[in-house]
Amino acid sequence: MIEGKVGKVAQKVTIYDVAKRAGVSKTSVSRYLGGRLEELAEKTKKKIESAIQELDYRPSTAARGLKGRKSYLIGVIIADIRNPYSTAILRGAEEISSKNGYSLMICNSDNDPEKEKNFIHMLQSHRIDGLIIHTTGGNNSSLLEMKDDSIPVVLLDRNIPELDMDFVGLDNRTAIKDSLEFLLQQDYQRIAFFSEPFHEISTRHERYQFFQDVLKKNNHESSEDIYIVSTEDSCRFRNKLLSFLEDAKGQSRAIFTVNALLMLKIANELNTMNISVPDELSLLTFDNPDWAPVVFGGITCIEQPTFEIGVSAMNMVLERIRGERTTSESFLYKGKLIKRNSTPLM
Amino acid sequence: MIEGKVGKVAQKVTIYDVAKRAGVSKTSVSRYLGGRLEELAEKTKKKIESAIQELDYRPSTAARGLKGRKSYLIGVIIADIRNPYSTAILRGAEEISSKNGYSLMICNSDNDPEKEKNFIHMLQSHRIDGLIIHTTGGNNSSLLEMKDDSIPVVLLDRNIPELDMDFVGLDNRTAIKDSLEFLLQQDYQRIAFFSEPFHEISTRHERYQFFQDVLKKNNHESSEDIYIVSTEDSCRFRNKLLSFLEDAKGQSRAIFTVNALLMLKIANELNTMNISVPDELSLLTFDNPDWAPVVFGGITCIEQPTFEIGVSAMNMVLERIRGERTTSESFLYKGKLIKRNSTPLM
DNA sequence: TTGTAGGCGTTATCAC
DNA sequence: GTGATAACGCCTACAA
Repeated sequence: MIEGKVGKVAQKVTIYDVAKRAGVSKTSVSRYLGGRLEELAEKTKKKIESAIQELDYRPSTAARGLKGRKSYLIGVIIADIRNPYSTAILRGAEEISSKNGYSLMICNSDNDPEKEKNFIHMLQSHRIDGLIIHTTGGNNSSLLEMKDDSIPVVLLDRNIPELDMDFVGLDNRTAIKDSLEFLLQQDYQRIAFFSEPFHEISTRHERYQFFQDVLKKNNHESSEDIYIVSTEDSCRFRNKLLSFLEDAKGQSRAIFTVNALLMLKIANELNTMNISVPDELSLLTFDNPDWAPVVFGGITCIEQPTFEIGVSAMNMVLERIRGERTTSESFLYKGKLIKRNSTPLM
Repeated sequence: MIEGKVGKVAQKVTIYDVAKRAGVSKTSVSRYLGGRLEELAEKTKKKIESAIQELDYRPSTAARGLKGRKSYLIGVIIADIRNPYSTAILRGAEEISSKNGYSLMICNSDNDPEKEKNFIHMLQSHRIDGLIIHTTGGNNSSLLEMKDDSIPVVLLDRNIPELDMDFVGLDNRTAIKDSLEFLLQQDYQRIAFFSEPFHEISTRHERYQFFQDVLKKNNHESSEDIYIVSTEDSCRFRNKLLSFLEDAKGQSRAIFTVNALLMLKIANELNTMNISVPDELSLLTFDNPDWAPVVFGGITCIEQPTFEIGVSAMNMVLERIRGERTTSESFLYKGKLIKRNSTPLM
């Protein structure tokens, strides 16, 4: 701790304080901060350097951004922070953003369009330089507004084609095809599709559609085994699950879920119902959370390259910010089927 | 979309634009924004209101903060965003902050003091109004610096008494006592304590200490069954686990872990080793992640009121910001032992 | 190589 | 009730 910074409430240090202490003008300090060292005499540089050290000075990002009309902030709105998918994305995105001098404003919409809208507005007030959003699909106009303000928006996992925005997600068609065909090869008589209500969530619509397509193509009888369940109401949820199990009693059967959170809920129920996996029932889910290898001796998963998706999304935002690209782009990653105990080979 | 806002790059709307459109001065608009409606004529209010609507105006938080020396930003640094503990905390904290007009800057240190330090600096540059930190314990001087700048800091889960800062966490003493005594009642001959390396992480030190205390008090033989393992090196990790299992072969045995992530790693290994829980080994862990009821038919847990802890931490920050409190305060929540299949009653 | 002046979007102060 | 005007902390001309 240095003199002038002793005791309480040393009024926050500004560029002016640094200039004064170094015996130079604010401009010179600003040049130093901006890394324009060529324009500075060696001696001046040194003086500024030590003044900054001594005062523990940190330039105000907000003030800096005010003039330059940049916030160095990138918003990330995710649908459910409890989903391991989300946290993996965040880690990927953070890695890239911090390397490029940007900080994240992470928001969790809890899949609620209203919350999502509030976050968008909040982020606009903070003048974010870009946005990555795992959207509920219920705020298209707000997103378009950002686009009109020429703030780069990248849609994550859930696409909205009519918005014509950058998109990073999974190749659901191939993922469904590979995994479902794998199940079909095992000759399950009944394969149930479980999803939470679709709402405006494109991923769920897509996965359902592709699921049906593959079934039809293979003339499989399960096209009625579709269960759209809300996990909020655990009673109804249990009943729907039971209804499938009853209906397919005595047949070889499998459950396919659109995400891992849902699978975990189902696992929970199966556990209390004392249904043994895979003896009585097989399981396959999207995502590969860290508990997947353990539950029921391992649950078969469609793994997504989540970290890379986060990296990719952030890179797309940065490209746009730098003006390196002006037309929207879509990037689909391939999923990877990881076979485990919950779907034994026949 | 309204005239004057059509097309591309409608230069970002400012308070000046609103004033012009409403035919009043910036000052009046500012009064409106600040909610000082008494000072405004009904008619003026109306004009401003519609101008704001029509222009889709959102005041710049940064500019506002510049003048008011407030950022309306609260930093949250967590140690590992993949830990369900963290996400629960975040949800609690967010609920309170947004209700009070603050936004979060969430950072994930990955338990790396270096990253943590960078985040602290970054947050200082953004002039956060307060900080909640699940600290690695390796940045005391940076935290003190914030304190000197009179920025409220609340320590989460991991305390550092010499910093004399606000703290919210778990009553580890009672939690360990209750859970370990429960195990002792079941007459396990060997109870192993598994933790990741302590480093400067107070929680781990504490839990270890209390664990030993209870063992000693009960004259139990397990005081040597301490395993400090890094999950990075899965080979050594496996060996340490094996070493305990070998060592305690034929005896009734249990494993106690300091957090759920570690327990999951262990569960993974047990799975591949084909060790049956609870027949051959019992398990008990801190935290109660959503997979806990499912793995091995249910793992016994010490549940923490995570959401409430997040709420509490944020409330403490806000109190400080409002100047309602000036002396540091500690708040210890009680854990709750949830008994499941992994620790059957004898 | 350095410094002065003005402006970024907002609020606070002080007149009218 | 209302409106100039001067900050806030920084950066960018432009000048010296």
